[in-house]
Amino acid sequence: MTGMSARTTAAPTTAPSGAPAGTPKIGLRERKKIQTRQAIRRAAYRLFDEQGYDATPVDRIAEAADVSPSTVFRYFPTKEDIVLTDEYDPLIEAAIRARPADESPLRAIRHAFLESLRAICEDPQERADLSARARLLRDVPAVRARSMESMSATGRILAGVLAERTGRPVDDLELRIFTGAVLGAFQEATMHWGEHDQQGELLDVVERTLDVLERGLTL
Amino acid sequence: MTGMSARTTAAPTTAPSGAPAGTPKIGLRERKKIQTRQAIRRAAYRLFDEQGYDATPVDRIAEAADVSPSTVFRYFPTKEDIVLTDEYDPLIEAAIRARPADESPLRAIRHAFLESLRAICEDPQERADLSARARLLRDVPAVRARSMESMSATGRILAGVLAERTGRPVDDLELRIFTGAVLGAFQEATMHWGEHDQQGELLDVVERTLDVLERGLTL
DNA sequence: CATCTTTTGCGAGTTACTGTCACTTGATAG
DNA sequence: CTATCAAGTGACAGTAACTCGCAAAAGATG
Repeated sequence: MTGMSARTTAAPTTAPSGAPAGTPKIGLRERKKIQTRQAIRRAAYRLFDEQGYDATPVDRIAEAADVSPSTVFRYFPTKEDIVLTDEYDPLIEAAIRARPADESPLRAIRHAFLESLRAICEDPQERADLSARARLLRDVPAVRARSMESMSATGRILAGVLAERTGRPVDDLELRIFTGAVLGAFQEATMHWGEHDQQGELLDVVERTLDVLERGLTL
Repeated sequence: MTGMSARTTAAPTTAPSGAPAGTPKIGLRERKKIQTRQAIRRAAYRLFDEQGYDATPVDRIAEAADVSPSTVFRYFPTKEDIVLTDEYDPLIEAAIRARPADESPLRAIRHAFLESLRAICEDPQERADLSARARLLRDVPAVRARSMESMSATGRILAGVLAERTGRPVDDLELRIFTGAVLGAFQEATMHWGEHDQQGELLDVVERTLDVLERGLTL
């Protein structure tokens, strides 16, 4: 959500030299970069889990990932970003675009979010990360704070897609109010989920969130 | 919104010894505290305006306010809090409580917010602060980030009041989705206002925000 | 192999905090 | 008015998250 890229979880540690046809020629350099990024993130998640976020200096993460501290900062501009980096935004954007044009914005968002989330949850690794992230989001104020930037980035993307859909200008006040409401609702909902030990499926939470929104915010 | 207190702008620099009846006996100590707090905040706002937020170390603020750096941190736990501290939450809470019980949550919120905002804007000093804050919120990511904590504090208060009103438990998922949506909408709306040089009355922005919410988030 | 570019590590510096302790200053009882 | 107590303040030392510049290492390319 912060506009970084990360991939993988795919290749089983080492790619054989004779790359199969599908790979569009990816150099060793980029592969190493991805590997390093992943190593840092893994090390961080593990250490955060073991000894807590605040008690884990970046230096120690670097050590565990076997890179220098400066390298960590080269990959992640802030410590919080190690936690928050994901690449869901383009997924969601694509999913909304794929919805029929005559669908209402809220319905399109509902289906798009559900589909994206389902896709993400298929990968058990990704699912575990999601869970860990929710825990950190619950426990660490700094992470929570920084997550706001992520959210507003998502908001801009959402506004962009909806602008096309509705013919409104991207910076329309009403449009931004709309996206703000939707994302604010999600934020609180996932927070609630995290605070209650993640009981129940996140998918259900998404559904209930959109129920409230579509029902017109009547309590 | 962060749960701190601040007051004044009132007394014309020096309170005469024979305090008039109205004052409920306030010691010199507390008066000084308020004064110091105000001095720090004033100095900070001025310096931020002159040379920018990031370019103004806390030490310089302390210097300008004629206190030690440690004192600054005693009054404001973080640099961002110098900007974000306000005492609007209790105002809003009281305003909502004052609304008739049969009014819908959204209508109650509308009137409460409008009344509170009107009250705040009466004081020109307060109005200027609001404006400066909006500018910093627009320009400084760190401030924006920290404002999320404020918002979730406001959210908890809002949830508390609405729980009473609707008979729902305070931690009800639907209730939290509701408050999330409302505050998210406001956040984006005021952001929009700030990004567009604060043109138009903030009151109108509040109205339009609630229009969108009450209309049921149809775009 | 030689060269160019990207990535990495190192070291020094800045700044936002945190904690401790001694000192000052407003409140208060006699 | 003075002695005493509590609260607020400042100086100091320490930690950790960054930032910057530079030189060495490693992948890409002809």
